[in-house]
This record gives sequence, C-alpha cells and structure tokens, in this order.
Amino acid sequence: MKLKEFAHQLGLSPTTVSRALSGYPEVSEKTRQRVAEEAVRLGYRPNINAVRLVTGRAGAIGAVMGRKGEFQFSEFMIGMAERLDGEDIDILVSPMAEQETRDEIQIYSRLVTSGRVDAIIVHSPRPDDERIRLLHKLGVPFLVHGRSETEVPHAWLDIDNEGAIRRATSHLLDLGHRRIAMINGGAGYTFSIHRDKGYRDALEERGIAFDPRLVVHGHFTDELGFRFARSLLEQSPRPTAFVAGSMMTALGVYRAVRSRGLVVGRDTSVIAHDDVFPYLTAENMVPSLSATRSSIRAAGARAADLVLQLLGGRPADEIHELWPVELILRESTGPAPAEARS
Amino acid sequence: MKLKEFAHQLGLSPTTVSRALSGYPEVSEKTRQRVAEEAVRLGYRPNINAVRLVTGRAGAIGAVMGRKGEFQFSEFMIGMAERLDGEDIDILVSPMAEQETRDEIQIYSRLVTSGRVDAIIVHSPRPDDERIRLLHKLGVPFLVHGRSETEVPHAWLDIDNEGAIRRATSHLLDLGHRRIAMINGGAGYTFSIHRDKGYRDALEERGIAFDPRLVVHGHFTDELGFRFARSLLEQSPRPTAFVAGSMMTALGVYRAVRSRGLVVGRDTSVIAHDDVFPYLTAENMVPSLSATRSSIRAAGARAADLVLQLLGGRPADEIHELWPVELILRESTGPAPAEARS
DNA sequence: GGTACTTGTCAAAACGATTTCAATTTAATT
DNA sequence: AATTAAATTGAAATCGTTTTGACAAGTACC
Repeated sequence: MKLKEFAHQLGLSPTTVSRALSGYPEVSEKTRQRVAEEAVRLGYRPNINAVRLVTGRAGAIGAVMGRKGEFQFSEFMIGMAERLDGEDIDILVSPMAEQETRDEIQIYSRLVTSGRVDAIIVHSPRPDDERIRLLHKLGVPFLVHGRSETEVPHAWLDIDNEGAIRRATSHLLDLGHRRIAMINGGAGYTFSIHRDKGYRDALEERGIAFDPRLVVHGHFTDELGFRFARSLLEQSPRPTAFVAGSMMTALGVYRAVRSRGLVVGRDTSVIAHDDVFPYLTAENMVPSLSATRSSIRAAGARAADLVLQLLGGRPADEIHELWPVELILRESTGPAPAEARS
Repeated sequence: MKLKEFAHQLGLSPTTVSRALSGYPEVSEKTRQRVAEEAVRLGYRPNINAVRLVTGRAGAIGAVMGRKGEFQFSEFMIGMAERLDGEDIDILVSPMAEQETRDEIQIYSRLVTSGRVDAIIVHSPRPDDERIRLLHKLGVPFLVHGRSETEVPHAWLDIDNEGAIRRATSHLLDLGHRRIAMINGGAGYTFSIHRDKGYRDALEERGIAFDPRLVVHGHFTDELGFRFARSLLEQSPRPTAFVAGSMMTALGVYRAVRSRGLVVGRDTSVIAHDDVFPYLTAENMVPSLSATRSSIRAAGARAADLVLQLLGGRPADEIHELWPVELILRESTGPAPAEARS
C-alpha cells in the first residue's frame, strides 16, 4: 500500500496524509485522528527507504562489533534498545568477521559514506584512534564508548576504570596483600591503559614496586584467567590476590586457585570487574565475588540517549560523561595470609 | 558526491556510470575500468537509500534479539557476519527492550512492511509460532533458527536437540545413573520440547520412570543452574547426574555440587550443551565438562548462507537442515556412586 | 555500398515518500 | 456584507539512484 493509494482511499491528498502522520501542526485534529486510525486499519506504513532518501536521514545507528564477538556487546545493545524503543531508529550491526577481507577503517567508511547510518558508536577506542579521526573528517555524529586522546573533538561516555581499579587494588593492599596480580584487557586500548594506571598508582601510593610479571593483557576469556593465574600460583612467592578484568577471567582465576588446592577468599583474594550480566552474577559465585561494578546495559541506554542528543544538534565536545564505578565487597576478598605479609 | 556530478566529471552519462559500477555487460571493459578507478579516487559511493528505493531491496537481514539478551546471540551474529562479509548486506538488529511497549509481532511487522529488511531470521521458535505465520502472510523470506510445527512452509536450520540429549542421558544411564536431573530452556520453545523428549525417551528405553521434579525450565543463567541443583542435592535420594542446557547453567550446577561438598565427576556427573564460545570453554573447566557440542557461530554462518539462497529464489520448503550434535566426554561424567545404583 | 547486427552510450521515466509554495476554505472582525 | 486573518488542503518539485527504450557508431556480411 502506497501513500498515493492510501490517500486516495481517504479522499485526501498525499500531502495531508503525510503531514497528519508525521504530526505537523497544519492539519486539523479531526483529520489527523481519522488518518491515524485508517492507517492502522488498512495497514499503511511509509516505505522507509523513500523516507530515508527524501529526508536524508538513515534512521539507524551503527555499531561495529569487535572481531572477537565480545560477550559484553549484546548487553550494551539491549541497553540501546531500551532507549530507542519507540523512536523508530534501528541498530545496524556490522560485525567484523574473523578473517575480514576489509579492514576496520573501510567498514566505518562504508557505513557512513553510503548513508546507512546517521550516527555511529565506537567501542574499545585507543588513545590514538584512527576511527575517531575518520568519523570526524566524514562529519558524521558519533559517540565513543570509552575514551581516547585523539585530538579531534568527540563525544564520549566512559566508566572510571582507573578509579575503579585503584580502589580495588588499594583495598587489597589494605588487607595486607603485597603481591597482587592483574589480568587486564587487550594491550593498547584506553580502558586497559587506565586500569594499568589505577593499579600502578595504588601500588606506588604504598611504595610497592611494580612487577611487570604480575600483569597480563589479553581478551577476556576464562582461558586467559586460568592460564595466567595458574602459572603465577606455581611460582614462589605466589601472588595472594588477583584483580580480574572481567567475569570470565575471574572464572578462570577461581579455577586456577582451586586447582592448586587453595581457597578463594582465604589463600587468594579476587576482585573482578563486573559489567552486570543477567546470566552470570558475581553475587552467586562461590565464594561470592567482590567486584567493581558498572552496568554495561545502563551504559548502552545512556549511549543511545546521547546519540539522540547528538542528532538533535548538541555539540559533540559538550558530551563527556564519566561514570563512577561501585566497589562491592563480598567473600572473595580477605586478609592476606599471615605468612605472605611483609 | 552524487552520481550526476561524478558522471559529469568523467564525461559520461549517469546511466553508463551506474552500469559500469554494477557490472552490467553492456559497458566496455575499458570504460568500466576507468569508472572503477575514478570512483575510488574521487570517493564516489552510491547513496544506499536511493538504491534501496529504486531497486526495492533493503540490503539488510533482520534479527530480533530476545528480551533477555541471550549471550548466544552475538556468537550467532559473528557467524552471520563471516558469511555476509563482502556481500554488502547489513544485519539489522531489533532488540526487544526489557519492557517493550510494542509486542513482538509488531516488531516483526514493522521490520517488514516498512521495507527495512529483505529477510528475517527467527530465533527460538515455538511449535505453534505466530511470527512464522505472520512472516509467511507478509510474503517476506525468512529462516527459522530452530524448528516449528507451524503449518505454513518455512525454511529452517536446527540442531538435533532431541538426539543430543537422548545420547547424553543414555550415556549417563550407561554409567549407572538412575536419578538424572535436567535443566532445560524456557518452557514452550521447540528446542526445549525436543530436549525433554530426548531425555524422556532415553529413560523410557531403560524402563525408568520419569520424575517431573527432576526437570526444570527457565532461562540459561548460572542462577537457575545453581538454585535448582542446590535444592535437588539437598533432597534424599539426591540425583547423581545433571544434564544442563547451557554452559551458564552448568557453571551453576558445578557451584551447587561443590557447595554441598561433593565432587563433580565422582559424586555427581554433569553434561551440558555447549554452543562453543571463545570466552568460556568446556574443556577448561575443572573438572573439564562433558558436553553435547554444536557451534552456534557455524550455525550463524550457515543461516546467512541459506538466507542468501532464499533471496536468490530457492523455495523455502526446500530448506530444512538438521545438524547432528557431537557428544564429547570429559571428566565431569563418571560412574554413578555405588550406593546410588539400583 | 547497403543491410544487419553488435556495442556503447544516453535521455527520461520510474521508485515512494516529504516539503515548498500557492490556493482554497473557514472563521473573525469591521 | 465586505474584508482580513487563520486554518486547511493540494500540486508539483525534490531526493539520488536504476532501468527502459532509443539512438548512434562501429563491424561483418553479402
């Protein structure tokens, strides 16, 4: 059913119908009412591609999913959906295939210059991020989830990774731990760098030397957590505490600790960063997991909101949001074993 | 840069340029070459929305993400991306918000009648699924990931849930287990029903009575696994084996077993269904987890492939694919404890 | 050299909406 | 009743492509 036909059936012109449906003021309330009702009854819906062409708006927000299919991604999207519900804006996901033939920059470039999306959300930025420079050059609105030091102005929403890890580490130090290992995210990402800094600052504050062998960078998999924790626990002196970058690495650490016959929360303390997943909760782990917590779903919702503001004309360099992170202490953290205290 | 301007710069007509870029035969190789080169050099790219309007194709495949933000979803999408890489087809994700104002059917309806997508992938179907009937009525190509008994013809790709669980259960029976609990997916979904059937058939084969108290339905969360396993393990006689519907529920079961001072693989056997995630592997669990395995990422890739075939004109009722599921035995399964044997 | 057939090119007509600008109707005021 | 202002409506232009049908130039054949 096309506009022309629909309008004809109503005995109105396409113009009036279009106006009635888009809520323009110059159409009488009575007419608007009738049009709205009939549209539902006859099942008329504007062809989105015609609308897009004429308005120049794509009606979609783009998100490029990392090559590794991070498990956090869907939660973030659910959050976006919550905000976008009823807005008539789609989420266009361009996942990068494992062995992608195009490079990342090309994907962004295509997304924008072909007019597929009105705005883009950039995940896992680096301090110097080429994507940000590209999007700025292309003049498309975009929001960075995380932060970057790229010189061009850009809107961002980030959590206080540095503060979170500093507090987590400090807390462990308070408990008497001295050899604290950290499982960070992939090297080079801003959030990893911030976490590194939080960790090192906490140590420095107490005058404890930084030992690079206690830190590892990598993807958030249970395997990384297990292998790294396992190999450290075999050494002597072994670390008495771990800071894990994600729930998955924490699972790996728990396993490693157990497999050495040690007990989490007594022999080895663990704090992880928890993005709050419905399917895996820190509270429920045994022992329950102390965590720095920040809902990635809430971040998704807010991100969508900020993008809408961006599309509404709010300047990008005005949008900088840094969320504090909760530290929730549970059973996985306890005083350092006496023999390990210095 | 628009087609008209671009063509003018080349001294050609828009027609010729368009044809050259879309690979039509009636343009000389020399011209085509030149056009292609200049397009790259000048950065011309057709406005996708104009193309969509005139061709009537949306250039996107839709997927509606469940309300719960299932963690399997992103893996499936990565698989799709792998196949779609280079096809110039997007993935449009419509996640349902937690408290969605529209109902599910409306989402599908909007997606299709407004011309946002060329095809749709339906997840988690039910035996009698209204969405399938709707999509058939609307005449849009769609592929069901899973199966349904809905009377209208439809393309589907599914794994052999029934066979997988039957074999898993049979194997546990072979090991002497008699009280075998099962954590299934949400009630009402076809895959849950198939799994139930596989479970019951295996029992029946040995003449073992089905005990409904040993089965639970619900979302795949660690919490469900933990609570259910925990409460069963408190009873007497307690089950000696668990069949878990997912890796997450398996984690919960492991915890429950441990928290009762029991040992997985010795006192309590566990088999789970493993969709193969990069961030959480059955092999790495301690003890390593016996599992029925089928890569959901591979399914995503194949699904995309089948959708392309559908779009290419292959009839839907010709596309029915049932994938076998591997059963991989590891350390979490062992003989039933002697005292529990009947 | 004329006919027939390719090839390569182009002008113009879609595609289905929105929006500008002008025209009409209705209401309000004198 | 005439004039003016306000409220509705509509015709036509527009968005940036693809594609149809026509046309010219080049090649092959008799």
